[in-house]
Amino acid sequence: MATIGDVARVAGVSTSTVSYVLSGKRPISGSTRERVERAIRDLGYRPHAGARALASARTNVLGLMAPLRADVNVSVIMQFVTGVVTAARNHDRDVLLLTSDEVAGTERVANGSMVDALIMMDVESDDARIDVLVGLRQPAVLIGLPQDPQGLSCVDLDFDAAGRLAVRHLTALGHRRVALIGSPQLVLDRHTSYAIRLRHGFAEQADAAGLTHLSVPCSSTPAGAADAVDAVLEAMPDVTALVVHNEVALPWVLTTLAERGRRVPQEISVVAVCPRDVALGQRLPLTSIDIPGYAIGQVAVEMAMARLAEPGTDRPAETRLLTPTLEARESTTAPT
Amino acid sequence: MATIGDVARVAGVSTSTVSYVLSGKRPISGSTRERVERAIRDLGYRPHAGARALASARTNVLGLMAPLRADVNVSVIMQFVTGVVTAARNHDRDVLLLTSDEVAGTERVANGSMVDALIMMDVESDDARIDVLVGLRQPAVLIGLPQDPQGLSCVDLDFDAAGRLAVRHLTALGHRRVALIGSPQLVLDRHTSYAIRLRHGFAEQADAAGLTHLSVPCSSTPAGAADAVDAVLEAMPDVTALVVHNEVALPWVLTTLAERGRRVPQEISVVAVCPRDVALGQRLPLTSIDIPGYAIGQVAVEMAMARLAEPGTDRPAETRLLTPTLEARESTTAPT
DNA sequence: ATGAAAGCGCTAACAT
DNA sequence: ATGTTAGCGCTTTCAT
Repeated sequence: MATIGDVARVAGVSTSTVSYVLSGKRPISGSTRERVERAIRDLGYRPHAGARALASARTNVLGLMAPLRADVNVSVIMQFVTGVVTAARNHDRDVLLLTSDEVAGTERVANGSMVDALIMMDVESDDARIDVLVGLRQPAVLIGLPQDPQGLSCVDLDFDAAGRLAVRHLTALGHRRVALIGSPQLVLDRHTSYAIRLRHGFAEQADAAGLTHLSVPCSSTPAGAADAVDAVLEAMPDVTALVVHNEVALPWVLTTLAERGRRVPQEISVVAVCPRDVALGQRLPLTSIDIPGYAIGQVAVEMAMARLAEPGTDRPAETRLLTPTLEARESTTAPT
Repeated sequence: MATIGDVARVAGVSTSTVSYVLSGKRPISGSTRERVERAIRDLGYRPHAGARALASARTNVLGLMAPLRADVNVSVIMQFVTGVVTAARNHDRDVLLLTSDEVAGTERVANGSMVDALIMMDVESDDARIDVLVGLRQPAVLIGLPQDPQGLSCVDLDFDAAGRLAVRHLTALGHRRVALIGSPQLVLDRHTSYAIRLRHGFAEQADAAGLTHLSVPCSSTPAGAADAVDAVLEAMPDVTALVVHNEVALPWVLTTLAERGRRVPQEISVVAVCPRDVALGQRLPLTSIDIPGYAIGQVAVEMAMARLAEPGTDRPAETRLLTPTLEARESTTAPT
């Protein structure tokens, strides 16, 4: 592999000139720049990432801690990851993938100077991993909303607002008895914050509007979905609308409703909280509140880059909650 | 951050001794080793990855090119990735994630010496990216089976054998008229090799057994699944068994069958080719041939590590095809 | 069994 | 506008 020295020799300049041509950190005359760029092309020169990291204390790599258990929201996770990787590339960064349970990995990667910043997905309300991140010299961004961000930046969909938005949509249509089919109990037990926040917003708005309401967890299996539906129908036989916040169980919730003779939307309305393509991928295009995983991933990267750009600054961390939007489709209508 | 020099000073030894304690590349006396290890712990020392890469020409990072489009086999992809990351960690490697469409990324990462080896998922029969990989000094492993591996190592499930296995299972049960509901036309058009290989094995074995058979592509939407089922039922009204190789469409294939009044397995048997958990996650536990994504990811890493271990060696590349296994569950039975 | 020292390839002062 | 050079932190040969 050619080195910067080779390039310099071929171009007839010093190594620092080559370096500055590459970084643009000082003015270079047109002719020099041209010769250098030619030499680079001719030699197929690529700067050695390690050498660069050593000399500049920058790796151009972002660490991403993603939950790689295949059990939950696989498609959502994928969207987050895609958003992060794409945005990272737009900032000339690569992405190092860490499994999220591996707390030690964070320290290894950060203290070993492998990454410039860290992004952590799937944050729980009271997440032990946050303590680790706080102690690092690299900035970190959380996807999700812990109880105490400890000075870290956070980004997420405003699930609380999403819960309220779903109820408002149903209220506007005239519904008075609504139920939420939510995340698996396991996820709730983990204090995964989005699940709790959505449920909270749902209940709050339903109370405020004077609705009769109810929420049940729902495990991500056909049987779990059936159980959840049945639990709702038993506790609230005259329910007219459902909010479903569980993209895996969603299809089975719908088939169960069909089997129980409740047609959507004639006998029961359904609002899904899930990625848009999941809502559109069902038999009936569902009214839904999008979980914009791709966008959230992008924002996470921007926030990380912002912190990197202003190193000394003690600009306080910020929490960015993306405003949910509801798209009315064919699964909601006025109750009869 | 503490450096190796700090450790050496605190331990009262030279830097090289510290280095050798860390690498184990030469014998160290018990007492020295102890003092060094203490110093490392006390200082919270971590070797600087860049410095290490520069001095040793090793990064301890594996590059993984994964298709991050959210459209196909999301859960399968996730399993591959998980397998790769887990195995990589077992070999003390981290994983750098590349999006698969970014051919330039491969060269950037490889020539910039960011990775020791590359693993490429979702290989197509005639994949342009292979040419790039062949030109690199780092070893590369393909997940999938191109027409011409050009000397690269490959690993995949033996989809051809899987197609044959499915047919043999059905033949043994007494079925004589079978159909394959396969991958989306789009995937077939991309010459994605697994889709073609499975279809080939299916047809070959069906011919060999003298069965009446048929195969249709199937787009991964509810409507697509319905169309595929209807196409089969029209062309072969008396079909008694289906092989489904499309994990996304699978649930909709089943609901469509139900709607058309064909009960599984009484009126029609179904063999699914998909990850085990997908087969088990349906209403009825399906007879299935597992796509062992996790295992394949692991093997890919092992192969990469093997190449790294013996650098000079010109051991010819190998192709490892994992033998498919069929697990009989409740969706197949003898035809009536 | 241990140490001294020469790089690895690059960046960023410091010069001019 | 360009060149010189001192590190960055580690590995590894060469000595002892």
